[in-house]
Amino acid sequence: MTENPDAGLSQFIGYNLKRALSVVQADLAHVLAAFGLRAVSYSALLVIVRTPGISQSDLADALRIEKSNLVQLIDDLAGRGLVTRSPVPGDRRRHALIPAEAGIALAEAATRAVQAHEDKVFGALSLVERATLVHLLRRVWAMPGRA
Amino acid sequence: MTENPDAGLSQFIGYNLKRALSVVQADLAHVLAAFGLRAVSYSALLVIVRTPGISQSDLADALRIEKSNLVQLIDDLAGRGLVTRSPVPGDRRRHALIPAEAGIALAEAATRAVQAHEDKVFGALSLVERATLVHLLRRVWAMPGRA
DNA sequence: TATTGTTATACTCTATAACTATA
DNA sequence: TATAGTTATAGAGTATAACAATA
Repeated sequence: MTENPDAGLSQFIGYNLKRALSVVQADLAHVLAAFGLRAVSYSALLVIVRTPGISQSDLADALRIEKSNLVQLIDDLAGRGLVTRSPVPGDRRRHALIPAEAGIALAEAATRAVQAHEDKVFGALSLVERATLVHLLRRVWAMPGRA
Repeated sequence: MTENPDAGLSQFIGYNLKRALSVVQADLAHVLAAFGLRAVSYSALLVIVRTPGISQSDLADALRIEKSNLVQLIDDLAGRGLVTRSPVPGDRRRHALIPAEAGIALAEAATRAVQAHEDKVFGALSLVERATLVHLLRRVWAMPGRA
């Protein structure tokens, strides 16, 4: 009997991808919870901080989520004073998402924690190996023939 | 304005992991649907074929899912004549999961399709690069300090 | 007609608790 | 007391459809 009886599942690249992501996501969730954030709300906050004035629709596209699922998320960030919905001159349908000072500060602190998290979970890999990993992964998701 | 406005999210290894897995899972789901299988039921069937007589508890451990969530899955495989639950002499609590001929045949056909799927979705990478990717990923999930 | 934000809803996946029969 | 299989249920996370206001 082997120590890890996966019956050959680990021969598949996708299996290894899934197991690695599972480890990473579990640790990331733990790290971000200390900031009152989930992975998706951290991503949303970071995009808003780095793209001030973005609309909810454009943010949903950037995050590859449905715009309907952004509403409560933004409600939460706005309710905590991290971002504001402000009117867009010339288009009264849109709300420009503006980061508040507290949102910028939280995004910066959380980003430092996320970087420490990545240093930890990818600590078995050298910096060169991490760059190689990113390069290989990006070529998979950015492969020609995909939107 | 850049073409992919991710606001720097792609600097994170985890982001690239998630996007790559998302692409892989979407294609895998489509491929396996032709066999009436989901990713988890394919994995279960493959483990049963390669580990005849395994119990549901041990299978759940191997797949890293809850045993309660295996019941309906095995009901489905058994109902389709792919596997059978057979009594274990000496322990009447356990059911040995035995692959039927049809299950072995389906697992073999599905495995060929999954290999073709991996050749397709990882087609941007050479064989050496795919081996490198697997090696890097395995070191992440098998990193010392994790169960 | 199309789009933005919103609400409500449904669906999938997963986790937990409790039960039975056995050990 | 503990374990295997089972049932029921609850909670995430995500997807879809429809609506009002606006373009």
